[in-house]
Amino acid sequence: MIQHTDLSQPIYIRLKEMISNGELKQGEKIIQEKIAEKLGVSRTPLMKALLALENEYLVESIPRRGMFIRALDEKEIIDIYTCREALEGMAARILANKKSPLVIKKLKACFEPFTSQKDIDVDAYAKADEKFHSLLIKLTGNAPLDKVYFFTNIHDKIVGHGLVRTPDDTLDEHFDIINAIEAGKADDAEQLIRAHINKSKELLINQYNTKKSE
Amino acid sequence: MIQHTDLSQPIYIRLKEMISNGELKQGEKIIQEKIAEKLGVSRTPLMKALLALENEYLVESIPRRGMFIRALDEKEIIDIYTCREALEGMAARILANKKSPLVIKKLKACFEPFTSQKDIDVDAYAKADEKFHSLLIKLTGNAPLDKVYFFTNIHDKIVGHGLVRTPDDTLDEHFDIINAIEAGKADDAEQLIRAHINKSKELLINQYNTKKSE
DNA sequence: TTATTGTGTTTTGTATACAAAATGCAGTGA
DNA sequence: TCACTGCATTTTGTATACAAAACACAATAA
Repeated sequence: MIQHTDLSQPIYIRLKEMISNGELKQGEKIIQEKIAEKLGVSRTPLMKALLALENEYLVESIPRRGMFIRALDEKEIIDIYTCREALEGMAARILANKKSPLVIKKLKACFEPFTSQKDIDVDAYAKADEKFHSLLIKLTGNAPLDKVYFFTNIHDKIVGHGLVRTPDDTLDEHFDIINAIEAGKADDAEQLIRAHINKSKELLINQYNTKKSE
Repeated sequence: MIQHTDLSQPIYIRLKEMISNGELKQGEKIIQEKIAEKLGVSRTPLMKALLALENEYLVESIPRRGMFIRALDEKEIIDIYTCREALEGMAARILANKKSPLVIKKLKACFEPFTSQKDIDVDAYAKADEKFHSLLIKLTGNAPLDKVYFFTNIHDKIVGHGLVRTPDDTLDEHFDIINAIEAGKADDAEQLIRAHINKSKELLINQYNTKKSE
């Protein structure tokens, strides 16, 4: 039973699924042999997948004691937003200085389906939102930036609170950002996207505080 | 011959050495068995170390074809400076808002040995510089920021052009940054450190261009 | 009761074995 | 000459075996 390209990749994807849907719970110890058996593979490619997850901060390894599903607390989620603020701000600045019509076109394309709609499909908008933010990074052509951004992104995907704010709230902000980039206003573009992300962060902080004081 | 804690860690360190001192050349294919034999270990812990290096962008894996030492070109080095600009800028902002005397004390301590000196020991200064920049990140207490910064840092260490500019050129800039943080001027602190990193980046770009036109 | 030791079990870390893909190269045909 | 085919070799990806560390828990001593 060998099919050969790279077993660890589907395992990696499957493990992520298992983390996000709760099959593997936060803080849970991963008993390699059990998971390996469950997935019908050996420990070797499983280990490869686990190491990839460790490098994404989703799994924590304590030598000789085992690997554990990491528990992501609210502080960490908020800290990630701070990183995103810095990275996406820089990306917006780079793109504004680039003045590439193709870039503008691609960014606008994310949200054009929603401009004429009254009642916006929230799921579709969430996808567009994610696309927009990752596109912003990719279009800079700065590979290390993309690599680094990946880490901030992954947690959101796993934790899964895709949209912090409503489309009503954010659609105009998105276009303001794109317009600033199109106009080549680098400072404005950076400030706008940072404010945009910061607003969501503040909202999360509030949610966190009210939850605590309940 | 088993000593058990984690063999892959010393292997990982050794491999980094081999990359930075040229024992393993850029673009070279890593033949697992050969390296394993050379280091006196088996492929299993070697693979673990290689995967860690892959996640640090120092090694590239092409499935079924092998793992290769990545070649870092000048563009990538410059792009990393852009990332650092964003991340350290944000760190300076956070610290300025924190107003912690302990933070200021630690930052100042990096460069205090050099204030009274006439002829600065360049190696010692390079170490202090590195310490300062990574401390700046660590003191924010933002773990994801630290994680992400790690990637931007590593290449510099490997490529090894530790100091781009002379101590003469940068010592005052460092203190200006620290002073702005101490004064709680978040905008200033962010701007100053970004300008600081940007200057080095510009210098690198110039070096790159002159080299090309030779 | 609580601490502690000892023993059996589980689980990790490493080495090794083996199948399939990739590679290299000689031999053939154009 | 060059391109192609087929076979031997190398190298990867995966499974498995095994030693040592971690763990669980009962028996013992205080």
